[in-house]
Amino acid sequence: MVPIENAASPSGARRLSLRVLPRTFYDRDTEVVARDLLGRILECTRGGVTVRGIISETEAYLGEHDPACHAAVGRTRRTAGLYGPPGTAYVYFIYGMYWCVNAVTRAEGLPSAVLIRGVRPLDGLEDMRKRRHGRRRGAEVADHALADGPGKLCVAFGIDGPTHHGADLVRGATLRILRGAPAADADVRVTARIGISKAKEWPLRWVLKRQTADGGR
DNA sequence: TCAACGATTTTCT
DNA sequence: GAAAATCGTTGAG
Repeated sequence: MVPIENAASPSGARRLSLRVLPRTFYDRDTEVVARDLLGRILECTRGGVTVRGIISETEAYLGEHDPACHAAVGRTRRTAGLYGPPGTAYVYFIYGMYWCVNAVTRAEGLPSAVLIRGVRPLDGLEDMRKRRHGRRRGAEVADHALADGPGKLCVAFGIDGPTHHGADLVRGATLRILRGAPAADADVRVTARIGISKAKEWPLRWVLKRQTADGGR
């Protein structure tokens, strides 16, 4: 596919590939996939509208031995998706009002995934604003904050369980992850995961450092 | 059947 | 910084 200019970094002549990431990308250790997902492009097409964003924050959930992973309770109706093939979407409902989207990793039968916690809006900003605005009473949402949280990004991208749970990120038509431009090590920060009560200290969160005019740190 | 809680976000004090 | 909004999943009774 033809590369496009990165609209989110006008200064850099960085090119982003729109080729879809292959299944083998996801069939690796979850930490590796979580790190490698930074800089890639999340794309969602719904109702003839396509929105895209650069993945800027991820977390790894390792499997049944990870106390913070949903699969810690074993295989249930809810967690069955985590045991699915690599490169599928695991979408769950949280706090009675938000959806969160994960990319399932490792071989089928191994319940692990990467939570996509944030993206930098790239295409379809107007549609993201529309979707997000419908949920708020107050002021306008700044562009950089349109999808900088797991719940927010699902609202902005129109992602929900009934539509996207189990979706194929590789061969599907609605939710995909494109190659983009992988992040350099100097642009990546590793921290503990957010908002969990178990295994709090495990360093399994990867964040893209804030972008400045000179593309710097 | 029931109560507690959660991989969150927003608003109010 | 605290609390509300809001409901499916889980585990105990």
